[in-house]
Amino acid sequence: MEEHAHLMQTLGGVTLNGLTPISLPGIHESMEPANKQEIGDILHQIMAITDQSLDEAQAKKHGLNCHRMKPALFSVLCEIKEKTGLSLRNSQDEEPPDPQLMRLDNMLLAEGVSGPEKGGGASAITIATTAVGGGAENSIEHSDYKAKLSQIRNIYHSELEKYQQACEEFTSHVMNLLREQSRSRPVSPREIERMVKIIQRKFSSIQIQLKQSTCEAVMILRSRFLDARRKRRNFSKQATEILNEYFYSHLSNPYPSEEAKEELARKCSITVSQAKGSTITVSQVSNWFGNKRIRYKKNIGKFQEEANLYAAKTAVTAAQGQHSHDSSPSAGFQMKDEDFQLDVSEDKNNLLNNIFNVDCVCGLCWWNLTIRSLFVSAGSSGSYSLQSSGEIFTNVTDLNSSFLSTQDPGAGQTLSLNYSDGLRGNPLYGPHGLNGNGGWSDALTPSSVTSPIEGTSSIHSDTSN
DNA sequence: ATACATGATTTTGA
DNA sequence: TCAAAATCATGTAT
Repeated sequence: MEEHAHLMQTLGGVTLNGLTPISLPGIHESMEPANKQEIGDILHQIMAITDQSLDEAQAKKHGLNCHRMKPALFSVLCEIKEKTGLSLRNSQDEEPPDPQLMRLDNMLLAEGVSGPEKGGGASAITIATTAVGGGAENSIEHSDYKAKLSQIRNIYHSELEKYQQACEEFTSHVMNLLREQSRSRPVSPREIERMVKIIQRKFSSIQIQLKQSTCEAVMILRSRFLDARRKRRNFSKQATEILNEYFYSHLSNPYPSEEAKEELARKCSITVSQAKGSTITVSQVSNWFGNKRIRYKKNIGKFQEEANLYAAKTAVTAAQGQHSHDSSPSAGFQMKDEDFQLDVSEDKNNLLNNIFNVDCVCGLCWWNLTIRSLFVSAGSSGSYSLQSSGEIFTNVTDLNSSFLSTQDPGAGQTLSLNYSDGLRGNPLYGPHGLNGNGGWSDALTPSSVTSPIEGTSSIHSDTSN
């Protein structure tokens, strides 16, 4: 109590009126040495509080808090603090939002990780679907992707919640602490506010890290699931066999129609290992044929063995189904340059056989035909091309208009020539329909192949004799 | 580790 | 717009 009284006395001795602003540099100069000494005493006593017992300290604290000059003193001290700039070192008030954070936010929003929960990240799925060029064919991958993305989303949200909770807790703790301390030391509300900002800035770096990791995870997921090159898997042996069978049995015109592609895709996906959840799509069939054509053409020699193998296969199958002629339309093809549409019909066999001087075509005659075709290929033009037979087709039209139908009435010159079943499945136009210019044989290169796939296989085709 | 095979994508040309 | 050609990137066999 004595000390308290003394303190009060000395405080009074400083002659603070609480209203007079005190300029910091001048404060000491304008004071007499005695006053300086008193302030020194006060500060010393304040510092000594911690050395005293708790009860004593509390009592003194209470005394100080209740002092009528205390608010004035604290306001002055706060002002001094402000002016010293010590508390300003970390305050860049009204700073713009972190561009990095904004970028991450946008990205997460776009990926459907952040943003509204609705539909479990439906926006991301939409993006994923469109990114892939979407289709039901990728649904398996998509559902997997969806699951993984929602996993990331969940983790992100739970971490974000934890982060926010921790941030809030810590902020309120610090605020309480500072408020509490503001009773015993000069802490202005503004300073508290500033401190909160500092805390939030510190926490935001954690938030950036969290968002960054999430973005990385999404990117990895994306690249794993949506980058087709990454997910490349070789087709199953059976699928390759089916495709090869078709290829070599249509060597003269290895351009399956859309229907044929669908059929092949369907066939292949049956045999392809379904454990992997992989199905072969029409576009994959197209890719396969594109690759096959180019690679075959580039190195026929290399593929000769394979070609023989499939030719033999074809022959065997053909021999088996020799008498079961399929009446369904078969692989005709449209010819790019002349726009000739060739369809298959047994009836036209003889006609075409006459045209091409081919009277016996069967699977077992493959070698014979290969030699023959080579012979034909070695002709004057060095390439086998139906282009040079333009008048033949004209003649054909004249000869038998009954089975030559105009495929495209609008085009006028488009003819539909029913093409011998017997010509399919053999490399008459090969090796193989390839012309000397490196084209598959221009005449046989379709702009679009309109023929439907033949029944069970094209293999019966060699049974025309 | 390497070369080769192969499915997918991109570029090019008609 | 389509197919060829070139290229990429991964799978596989050695």
